[in-house]
Amino acid sequence: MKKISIKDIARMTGTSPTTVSFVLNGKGRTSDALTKKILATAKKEGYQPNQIAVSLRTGQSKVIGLIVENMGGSFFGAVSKELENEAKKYGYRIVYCSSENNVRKGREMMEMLAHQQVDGYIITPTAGLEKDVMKLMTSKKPVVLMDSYYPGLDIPYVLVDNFNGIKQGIDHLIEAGYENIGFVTVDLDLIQMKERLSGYTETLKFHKIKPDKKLVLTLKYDSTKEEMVNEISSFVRKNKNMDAIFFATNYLGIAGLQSLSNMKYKVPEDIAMISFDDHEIFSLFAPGITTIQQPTEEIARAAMNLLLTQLGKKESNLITNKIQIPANLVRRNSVKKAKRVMPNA
Amino acid sequence: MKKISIKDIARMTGTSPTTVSFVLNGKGRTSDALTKKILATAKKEGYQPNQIAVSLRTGQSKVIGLIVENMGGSFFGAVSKELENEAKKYGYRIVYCSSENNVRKGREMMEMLAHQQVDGYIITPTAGLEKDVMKLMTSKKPVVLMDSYYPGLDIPYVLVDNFNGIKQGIDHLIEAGYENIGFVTVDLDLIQMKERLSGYTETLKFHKIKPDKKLVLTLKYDSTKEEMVNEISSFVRKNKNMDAIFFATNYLGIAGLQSLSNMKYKVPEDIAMISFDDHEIFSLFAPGITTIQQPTEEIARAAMNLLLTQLGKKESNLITNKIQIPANLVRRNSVKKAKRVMPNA
DNA sequence: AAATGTAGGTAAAACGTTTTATCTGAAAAA
DNA sequence: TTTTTCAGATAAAACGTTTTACCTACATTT
Repeated sequence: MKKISIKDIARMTGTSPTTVSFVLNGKGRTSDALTKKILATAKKEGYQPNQIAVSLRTGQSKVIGLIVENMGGSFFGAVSKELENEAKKYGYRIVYCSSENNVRKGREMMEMLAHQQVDGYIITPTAGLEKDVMKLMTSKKPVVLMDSYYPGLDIPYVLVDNFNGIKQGIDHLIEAGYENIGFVTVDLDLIQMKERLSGYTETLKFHKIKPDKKLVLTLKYDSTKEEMVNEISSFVRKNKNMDAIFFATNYLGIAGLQSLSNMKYKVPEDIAMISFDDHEIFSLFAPGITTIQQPTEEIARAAMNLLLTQLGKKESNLITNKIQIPANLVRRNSVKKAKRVMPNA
Repeated sequence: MKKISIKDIARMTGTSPTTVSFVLNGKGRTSDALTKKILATAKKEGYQPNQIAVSLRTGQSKVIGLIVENMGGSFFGAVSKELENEAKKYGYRIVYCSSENNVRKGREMMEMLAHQQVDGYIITPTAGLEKDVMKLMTSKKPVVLMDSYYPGLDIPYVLVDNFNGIKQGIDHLIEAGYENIGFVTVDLDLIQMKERLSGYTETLKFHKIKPDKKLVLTLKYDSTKEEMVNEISSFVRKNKNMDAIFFATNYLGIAGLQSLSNMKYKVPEDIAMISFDDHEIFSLFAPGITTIQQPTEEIARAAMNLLLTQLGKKESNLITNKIQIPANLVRRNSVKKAKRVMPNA
């Protein structure tokens, strides 16, 4: 049983394909009688336009390509549903790919998407893909970067305000009386990691605390979990004066949690902690870890809006196409209430 | 700068589109000289076939639709990469959708995929979608169910061997000397949940233990986490004799973990536990929770093979298209070593 | 009565491929 | 020499739409 086409409808209603197409798309002029008749039979026969034929003719695939670092990751999980919903409102579908934080794979995915004639791209940038993305820009393909960006390149992006997110956390720690705050980060060459680090050092300076290099630990991205846990342990042991520790990503925070738990450190009694980027695990067990949460739905919505604007589907009320969205401080119990040591005590 | 088409290549090489197509697809007869020339210019110009035009002409979209319960879920995360890899080997792409365990949404997604002319479907079944899936079957569309199936309907599927997975866990507990084993499950109307429950009762019977209804707790699927945690707590408190507890899914296990931790129960000293379906959290903290792990990559690979076979892309060496894959018992430390109370002690 | 306008409708081209059927010219067979 | 064969190449149709340009018949204006 073949699928029913516009020609079939035309034959059944004794009209031409043109008229059917006009009626179905609300173009041209057609008498009320014919309009009704065509609409009725189309409905009765369950006519669905062949999207492929439409795409070929119109040059629009109505597909958006999303390239993300890792489809298993929590960022993707949080972001995908919102993207899908927004896209659907405007008749777009999404094709997902993962770059595995790997230049070759990322490039391959971009080619694949181009090949499949997607109308626009949402990409979480990997270092090394700058040129490929710029090629899209110069060929006028709509692109939005998400979760990171390429500094110096004029490409629309939307991400969390990393600097001020970290600042909120550090402020919170300092307010609570902590003074020797450690920072654990990772050696990924991504702008957001740099901004997080500078959020840390600048906020300390703002509070007249001199950043101490020994209190910063930079782990290798491709370390195993065990290696990370061990490195964090010896970092903590080496810095006896450290009374709080800030993790720059959630997987670092999780490794840290495990490390502290191995060493039988109590949080927050022995050491306070905050992690950037919330995760189910942080809310799960006593005492509950305070985090800087990314507003993922908002990020997704903003990214899709930016893209739809470029696609001409949506009026923009935005002046800029470079968006930073504030992060949320989620207070749990890994930071102790101020028990400030009074100077005259 | 328009994309280059087969006509362009024809013009450049002084041949016809037919010849170019033949050369590029290895069909027809073409002299070596022309072949080389065409291949060379195609490469030089970076020719990529317009997949949409190909699809329209051949009737093959080279796209596989995947409908999963929830794109944020861990099952999806684990399975997606493997599916993608396998699909790519045969030139297929994947479009992902989530049904949100919701009949209306699931149906909508299936329509959307049909509309987009996908060549085949991989679906994690939701109750209520039986008819829609059967409609696909009768219209000869390739379909594979994953992670569950519809009992009584002749639709290919691949999932973990739930019954024997549970059996392994119960055996393990009994071997270690536990006798009053509780079971926490959820009221989802899915065959795999029934099989897990019967795995529990049958294995107990096999060991001459009479299943006790009071030791089975069935939670509502749409409960909040808090409600689950509370229900589990009172369940544990009500059954003082219970020395081990088996959770039928990972989110139940996580709730249980939190519940036990709230009540200051020590695992495995106060109570032993096992959860079906592994999760990062279970490996993370002392003591480490023993789980029944689903071999997700294998499941994904098997499902894709089944589908590719139906698509005629792959020779099958399989007799059946209904596959159950053994689960793995991952021993951690939530089950204490046998300290069997000797009858004569 | 002739010219003009207009509502309602359609033929045909186009999108970029694949594939069938056919055409050409030269070599081989008669 | 004429016929057959066959390798090598291509014209044209088809996939299912959208859209341009045009046609018809009737009403209105001059």
